[in-house]
Amino acid sequence: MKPGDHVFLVDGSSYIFRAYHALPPLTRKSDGLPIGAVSGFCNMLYRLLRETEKTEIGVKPTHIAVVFDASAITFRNKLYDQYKAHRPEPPEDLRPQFGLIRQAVKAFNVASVEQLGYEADDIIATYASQARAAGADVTIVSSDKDLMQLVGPGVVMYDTMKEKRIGEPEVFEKFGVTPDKVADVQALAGDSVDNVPGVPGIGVKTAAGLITEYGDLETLLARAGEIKQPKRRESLIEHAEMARISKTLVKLDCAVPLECPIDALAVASLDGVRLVGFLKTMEFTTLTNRVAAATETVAAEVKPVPVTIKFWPPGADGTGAVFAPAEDATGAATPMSGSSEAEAAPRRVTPSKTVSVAPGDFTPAQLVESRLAAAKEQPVDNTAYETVMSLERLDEWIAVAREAGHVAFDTETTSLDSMMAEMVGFSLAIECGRACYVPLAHRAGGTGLFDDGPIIGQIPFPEALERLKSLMEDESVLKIGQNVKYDAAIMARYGIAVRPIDDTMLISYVLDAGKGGHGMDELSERWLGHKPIAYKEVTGSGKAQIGFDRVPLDRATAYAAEDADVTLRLWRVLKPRLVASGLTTTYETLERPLVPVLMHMERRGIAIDRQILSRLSGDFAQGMARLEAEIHEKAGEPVNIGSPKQLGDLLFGKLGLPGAKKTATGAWATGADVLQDLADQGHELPRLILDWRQLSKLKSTYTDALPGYVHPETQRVHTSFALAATTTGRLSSSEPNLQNIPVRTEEGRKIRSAFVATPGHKLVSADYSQIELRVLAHMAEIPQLRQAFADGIDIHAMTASEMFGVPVAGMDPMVRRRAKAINFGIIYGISAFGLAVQLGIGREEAGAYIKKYFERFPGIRDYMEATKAACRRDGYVTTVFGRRAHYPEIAAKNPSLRAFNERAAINAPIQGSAADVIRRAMIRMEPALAAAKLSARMLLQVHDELIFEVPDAEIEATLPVVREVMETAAEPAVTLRVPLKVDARAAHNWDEAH
DNA sequence: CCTATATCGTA
DNA sequence: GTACGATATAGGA
Repeated sequence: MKPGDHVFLVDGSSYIFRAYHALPPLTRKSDGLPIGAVSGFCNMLYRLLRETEKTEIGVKPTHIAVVFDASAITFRNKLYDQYKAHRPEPPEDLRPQFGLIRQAVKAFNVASVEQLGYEADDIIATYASQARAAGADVTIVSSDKDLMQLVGPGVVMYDTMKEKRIGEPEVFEKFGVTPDKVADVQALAGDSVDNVPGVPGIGVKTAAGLITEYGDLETLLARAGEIKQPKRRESLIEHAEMARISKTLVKLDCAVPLECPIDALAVASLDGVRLVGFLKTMEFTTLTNRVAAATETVAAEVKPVPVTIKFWPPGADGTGAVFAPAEDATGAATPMSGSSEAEAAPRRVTPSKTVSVAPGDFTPAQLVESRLAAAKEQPVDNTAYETVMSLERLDEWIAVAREAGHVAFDTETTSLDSMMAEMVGFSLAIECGRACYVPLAHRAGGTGLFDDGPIIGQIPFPEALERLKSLMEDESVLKIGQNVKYDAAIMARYGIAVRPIDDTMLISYVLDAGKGGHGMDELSERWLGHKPIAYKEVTGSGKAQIGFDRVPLDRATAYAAEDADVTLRLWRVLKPRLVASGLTTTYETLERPLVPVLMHMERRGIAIDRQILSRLSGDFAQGMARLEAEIHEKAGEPVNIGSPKQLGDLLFGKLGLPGAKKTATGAWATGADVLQDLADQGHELPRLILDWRQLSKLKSTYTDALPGYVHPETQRVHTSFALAATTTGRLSSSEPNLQNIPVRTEEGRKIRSAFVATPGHKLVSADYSQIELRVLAHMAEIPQLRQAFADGIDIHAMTASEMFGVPVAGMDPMVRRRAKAINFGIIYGISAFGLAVQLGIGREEAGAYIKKYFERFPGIRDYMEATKAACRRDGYVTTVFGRRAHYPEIAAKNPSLRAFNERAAINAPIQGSAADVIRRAMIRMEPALAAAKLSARMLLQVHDELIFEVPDAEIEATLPVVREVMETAAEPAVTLRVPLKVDARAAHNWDEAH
């Protein structure tokens, strides 16, 4: 580096985002791979190398580097944890382009620089400073205002898109101060994009005035008392410390310990074959020809080079998409930073043998086939994994993950409960068979209470956590997990926000709901033909079970790394199936975004009043004891009322009561329906037993059990929502199940009243009115139903009026009740038998009702027949949003099994579409509340109801927002032919809010 | 100690 | 008639 040299420093990361938004979307012709940003970048870089002398800059570079952000966390996050906290995830079609642009830089034979823990801006600042010290000139290729503080003698910026030079006058125009004071102005004004706080009430204009008047930030803060405007004076005094922190955030670091020396940035000649090969792969025809001409390369003789594509473009339906190979030998052999090959080579984890395929060779379906074949071909070997015991090795694994652009991971903990579990270690997998386990908190020895302390040689927890965080929060690396909600919840407790993500469990769920479970072991056996080590095999079970922190490292590595390896393999098989099946949009709009939403809900939990529950337990116990005594007296012998077997023997054996039925296994049936019949005939014992059962149920399942779920630290109850448990798309709730809290009886509602808002808050319950019937009215296009919903008429009364020809006004409640039962029956895939049981009438009468109903609403019968036919044809049925539910036994020989599948197939699109609607509402709720500056927190979902905790002062403002989001949740994907109606109420407890 | 069954709470 | 999960009992290992 010497005077007269000219260093070009390209701000790669900001260019990517700017190009993406500024340029029209562009996809590769042969397969739809998004390449708009790559194209813009290549054209720019070529012009920089070849044509800058024709621009305002007037010179060609002697040295050039493209600088990227390597990680989401830097010293600035330690200083201020909110720094860049509100960055949205990059758009789906931009993500694969990060990696491609890095590969483009190398194809241009230009240094690509990025360093862990440093922002691109700081690296640029350091190079600029070194270049100036050596007497060279600097052009920073960026329009980012954060870099403008570097402008000065010998340093200019260049905006390639506007082809505009940014020198001191331009900086002054923007900030009202000279470049050396820009950081002071930014410190005062703050920055919403980077989430730099600044001083409230002070914008760029005011800040520039103040800095001009007082000279610099410190002087201003010292003399803030002299400011005349009272508001401004107080704000400055109060927020002086925030201003100082902001200054540190915006001030660029010129002393980054550079891994790639500045002299290594010297411009090298273009390798025509290499560059043309890359450009041909990208199918940039014009640029390919220009480069070929300039480098005297015969383009026709150059083969396209394989490139690494981090993950697939979504493709709305996937039908037309074709893919380049997901990986190849060059991807792993290409250095990622400007550091030398010699230094980079030994750090690399050796790639396994991979096949190189030219782009365009695969259709999605063929890709699925080849992936399936490959999955069976390369067996899982769980003895070949690495146990990572040094920070150096961990860094190497992370570097390889960054290069690959995706990594499968798994977290090992002390508990299955994500609110309690401590992280014990984590595993990573980068390609099939190439996985490691990083133990962090394993303890030696110990079958008893005492152990021999931590195993020595493990990486210290804080250091490992820092590295893990940088990888997990790296926007350009896709994190692949199995049931990511669990791992993300654990990591959230360690201050790590995992994103972007893919979840193999959810991919499987979208593809194969109804075809079996979606647990990892099951998927592995199904798709890979491999049975992974069972958790119990390494930890034992029952009394002898040990925590994962006591599992010896070799066993732990085999188990944990295998999980990551299997997850990666599953992803490679399942992810292309999404595109091939046209389900990418379903996955990306209804499943994946719900992961953080549910994680937040689970972590918030809900408060319960333990005093209420404890009092109820006492009341119920008393009632049970009283009933028990009476039952034993009437029975004439002691009987375990909780034992259906003993009850059956007593009632139908010893006492010989009439109406005995048998269960599927031949035992006496003693269900509530049977006992109710007997009670209605005047028998006392069944009545007493029913009462006892109710109390027993409420006590054991709710009042006794719920306090045991109160978390010791949060003092709240944290349920777990399962995303992939149902065939229809509904969520489920467990440990504890908060979706079946009693509401129908007065006694039961007392339990609901124990769910309370925290002081100063209320619970808000917002529920969809008749959502399933509305969905049915939409799908089957029933004119009377649509009209009734449009007019806000009582839907069951309308049904009764249509069927029985009676006016709605003054209707007999029994008539309405019958119509209501029929409406529910329709949703459940009605049968004469079921309706008869429900209404306590004969099969013939029930059949006549159904016939009558279909006469009045022929569209419903058409819908049902069409749904069954579609299910027989496709094996699945579809919701209005495209979710599928499979019923493989729809054509079973066994008539009752077949009928059951038909009813389920009729119900699934109705229940599932409603489930999709509320999922969409939940996904939009957090941003909608944030946009309205409301602090309401979503706590629970109960299928058609959402429960929030809202500060007292915000109730009025929150209700309309919640209602609006829920009522418009179907839009714009689907325009329902009926309106959705939401009722919302606030109260101190759940009973009163509902 | 583990699993199947019956029962019953919710939408 | 659909979709779930929790509990207690009972029986086999």
